[in-house]
Amino acid sequence: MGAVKTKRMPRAVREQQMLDAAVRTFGQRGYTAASMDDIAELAGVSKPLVYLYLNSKDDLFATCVRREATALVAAVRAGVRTGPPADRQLWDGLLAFFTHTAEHPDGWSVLHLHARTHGEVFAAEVTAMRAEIVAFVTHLIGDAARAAHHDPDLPDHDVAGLAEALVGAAESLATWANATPGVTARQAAATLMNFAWAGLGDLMAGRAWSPPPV
Amino acid sequence: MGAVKTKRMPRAVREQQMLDAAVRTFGQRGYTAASMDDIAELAGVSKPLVYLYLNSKDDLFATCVRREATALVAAVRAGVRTGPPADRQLWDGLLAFFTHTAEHPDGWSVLHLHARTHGEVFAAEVTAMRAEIVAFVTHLIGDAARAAHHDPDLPDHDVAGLAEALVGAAESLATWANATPGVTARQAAATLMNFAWAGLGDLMAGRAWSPPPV
Amino acid sequence: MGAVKTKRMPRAVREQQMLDAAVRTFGQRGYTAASMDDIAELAGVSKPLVYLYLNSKDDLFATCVRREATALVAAVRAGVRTGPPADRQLWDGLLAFFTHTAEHPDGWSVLHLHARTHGEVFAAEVTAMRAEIVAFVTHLIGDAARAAHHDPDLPDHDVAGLAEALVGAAESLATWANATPGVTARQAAATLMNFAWAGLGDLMAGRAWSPPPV
Amino acid sequence: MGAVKTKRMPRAVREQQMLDAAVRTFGQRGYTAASMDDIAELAGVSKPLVYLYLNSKDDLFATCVRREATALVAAVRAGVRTGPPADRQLWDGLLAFFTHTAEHPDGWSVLHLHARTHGEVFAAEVTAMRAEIVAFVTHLIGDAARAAHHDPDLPDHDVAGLAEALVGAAESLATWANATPGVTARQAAATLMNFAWAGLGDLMAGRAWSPPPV
DNA sequence: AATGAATGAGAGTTCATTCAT
DNA sequence: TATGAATGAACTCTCATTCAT
Repeated sequence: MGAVKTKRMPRAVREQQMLDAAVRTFGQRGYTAASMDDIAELAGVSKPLVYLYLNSKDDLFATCVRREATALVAAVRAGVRTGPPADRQLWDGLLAFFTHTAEHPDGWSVLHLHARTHGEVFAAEVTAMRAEIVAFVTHLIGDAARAAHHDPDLPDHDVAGLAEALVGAAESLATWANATPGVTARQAAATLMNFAWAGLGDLMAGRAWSPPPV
Repeated sequence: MGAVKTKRMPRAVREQQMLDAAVRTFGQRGYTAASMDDIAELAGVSKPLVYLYLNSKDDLFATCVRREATALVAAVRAGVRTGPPADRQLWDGLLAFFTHTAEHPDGWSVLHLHARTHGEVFAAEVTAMRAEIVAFVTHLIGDAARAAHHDPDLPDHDVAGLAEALVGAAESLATWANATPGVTARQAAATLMNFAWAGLGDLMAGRAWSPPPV
Repeated sequence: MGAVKTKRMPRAVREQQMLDAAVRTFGQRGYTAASMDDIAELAGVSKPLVYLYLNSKDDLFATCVRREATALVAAVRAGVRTGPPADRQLWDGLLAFFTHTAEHPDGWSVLHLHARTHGEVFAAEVTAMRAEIVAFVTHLIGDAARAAHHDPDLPDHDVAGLAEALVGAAESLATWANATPGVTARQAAATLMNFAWAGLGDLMAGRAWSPPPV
Repeated sequence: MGAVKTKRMPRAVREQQMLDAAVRTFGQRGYTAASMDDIAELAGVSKPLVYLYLNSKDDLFATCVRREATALVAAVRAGVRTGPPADRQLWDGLLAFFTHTAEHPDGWSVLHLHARTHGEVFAAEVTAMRAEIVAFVTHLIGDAARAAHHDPDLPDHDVAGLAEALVGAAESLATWANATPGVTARQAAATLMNFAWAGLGDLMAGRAWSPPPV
């Protein structure tokens, strides 16, 4: 399973191999259960080399978290275009989000499951990333309210809570979708969009939100 | 920091002291970072006694998880009365949930953060508890739909997703509320209720859901 | 399996129960693998009581060894009558020996297997018992030689070796007989008597030693 | 006491050093009383290295037992040449046996004393080695009987007992010889040969067996 | 006479980390 | 650039032993 043992590779390449191995191992076993031996072996490299390049287990983990967080935020950013109405933007963002987490389950696991349970430092890293996304969503909600020509009496504090709820729901759904065979990113996004945009009340009344055509 | 060293207590009492200390330690540090020494010291007891009563670190953790899960489910159950309309039932459930998680932040941390990241066995334990809550919510949505005289065309699969999203949002909000000073259980419940029941669409249109008077 | 829990017994009786339990446990598990918990439970008594009566694990073991050694030597002594010719005396002694070891396998195990592997002190205890038996055998060989009107040119040192060999063979055969189903004490004694008295040379030549009628 | 701390040795060498230290420690203290710390220190190495190379205390002990058993059997095998008459073969085997046990007292102690008292697995290992020797002796007795043109009426069962007695006597004598200063391997072998081949009866009658000239 | 409650001390084992080459 | 050899420190767990009643 480990990478093919090719000797004398340029540093950048080796480093990526190690990070890949680390994300996979951390994602599947968690921070403490993942041993440096495991990671080095999966990377097809000796342990001292891992230390030479990545310094320490903590640093290695931090680098993984940073890499995965950056990639996730970038993916969401790339999925959204300003211009279309708010619900469309939200839909695009969610679709990008679920698509990325589905394609990088170990990275998602590292971010959502393990980074938060292992020490302030890593939790902070994740919180920072999360904040970016929450800000984006908050911004979206604000735009939507303005666009509705409705001067919202929603205090900022409430909006923060709403964004938090939305993001939280998305996170849970991502984990659930990854663990439930047969659930696609589109389905996850549609479910959440219905839930969040139309709301249970509307759904009960037969009014659902419809995803745009592919 | 440790409990006052009171000697010679009956077994049942000591056992609860140990469990309290364990939940606190596990909740704040996670399974692996929490050492049996830490727990014993916080319980004001020697390590061998912990082993004598609770068997092993795994067993101790399992007992904690079980205890907290049972307590949480019981709290939610106790908060809800059948009879009132679905939105009221949902509100009551959420309020009970957020109240309990706010009062037992370490227990919530154990359940939501640590039990899910440490081994299939514990994850299963939590999944079982979660399943009870999800079932309750699913049931609620079904009732609401029927009460609305609306034969819902929502397939079961979608309902599962909705319940998952709702519970996921609640879980995230609970963690967020615990970490954000000044957010009360009522506020968290109201935010989620608005988000989930009315939906962002309605909120944008100025139609919010109102919590019942205290 | 443990003794019936009868409360408030006279000390002497309780002590024997404990020693029985200890011999059984030590015999089957060895000194270190036998825990004081095991012994106390098998004796149907609380651990502090064992300490109250027998002092410590070492003392308990020593007492077991002493008791079993005394019993074994007594059994052999009781089996032999002076007067009959040497081969008959030897036969009687061996028969008594194998009979006793067969009836007290755990005691034999304690003496032969475990006491010798656990510290000088216990080994010494066993060596003392052994010395008695070896002396008896040495004496027997001397008598026999004199009775044969043959002034033996066997130096004392050789006689010691012969007695050692005989006793060693007997010990091995006892363990072997206990472990081999279907081998009786009489058979073991006959085998050894043939081997030791007639010798392989005579046996090859068709000259065997015959046990006396029952 | 410990070996001189020579750093950075190839694995194979270090491994032998560890095994030497282990045999010595196990032989003198027994399985449980020998701690991994003791062994590591005697080997001039840190404990983790012992684990890295030999896996666990059980594995280490098993390796010791296997090594010593193999060496002992090999020594006996190498001492015997087929061709000469049975008594000569037996003499050669015994001499080789006593020579080896005298030169490796700790190894002998591990095999005879400790391996048999510590768990089925190790006992089995020793039993297997013993079986080889017993088979060799049984074979020898059979050959001798045939060579004597004497169709022996010794049933197989009796032969097994005889071989057992002979081997048992040899084992006891080996331990005795190691513990008794001044007893050489030759003397031990001669004593046993006299005892076993001529028999006490013949010895009493002044007929002894004579060892071949050196 | 007897025991439930409690512990000091030490064992085996693992792991992140570093030399020396 | 890369690694085989090696370890300090910590952790889980067990056990003989005692105290207070």
